[in-house]
Amino acid sequence: MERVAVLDFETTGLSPGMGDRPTEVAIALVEQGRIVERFQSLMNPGRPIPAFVTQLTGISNAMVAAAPPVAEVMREAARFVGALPVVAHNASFDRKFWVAELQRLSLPAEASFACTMLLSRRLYPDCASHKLGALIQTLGLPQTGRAHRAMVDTEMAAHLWCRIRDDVARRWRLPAVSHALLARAQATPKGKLERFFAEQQACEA
DNA sequence: TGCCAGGCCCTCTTTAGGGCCTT
Repeated sequence: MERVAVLDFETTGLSPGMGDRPTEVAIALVEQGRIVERFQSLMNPGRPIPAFVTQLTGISNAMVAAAPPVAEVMREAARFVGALPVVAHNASFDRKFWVAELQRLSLPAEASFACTMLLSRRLYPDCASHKLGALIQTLGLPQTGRAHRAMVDTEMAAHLWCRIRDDVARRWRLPAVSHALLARAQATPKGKLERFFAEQQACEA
């Protein structure tokens, strides 16, 4: 059974290109529909956290002051993920921080990212909101704690990922729904999803 | 000086604009 790494960053802002850095990362390794290993750490971003971000995440300058530097935590995070495919909610956001930080360390950042937000927009178009917390509530998945802390959001994204895999497997009667398949599905034009999985079903038959 | 993300997706679109989503 395939193992994937679900991850979430808390950061000082929205853009590494504008100098923003991570303040916390959480990673959950998911296999056979359950979390089998976890990694979580605060980190010192070396720049101030804006007050409104502290209000959003609960992560303060005082909390990260005693934390290890970003470089140290990201080396550990990269080791923990290894060559696994990655999953995140709005993965383009987490991916740009992942790539920016690993490039700073001259480490390879070639992981394939699947996005639970893009997949949810295709699979659950009737949901009023595709924010992580809203999807968890709408789909009746477990709420694991205070949103906008890395491990809580990671665990919610992990539950959502498992739900998406199950729903795709059931709806299109596919015996195996891989990360690679869903990474292709998330890039399929929204109106073409039925056809994409129907073709996949025909290949499996 | 003042401003500053960026990718996806929809529509009153495609020679564009604006909402969603992440911190």
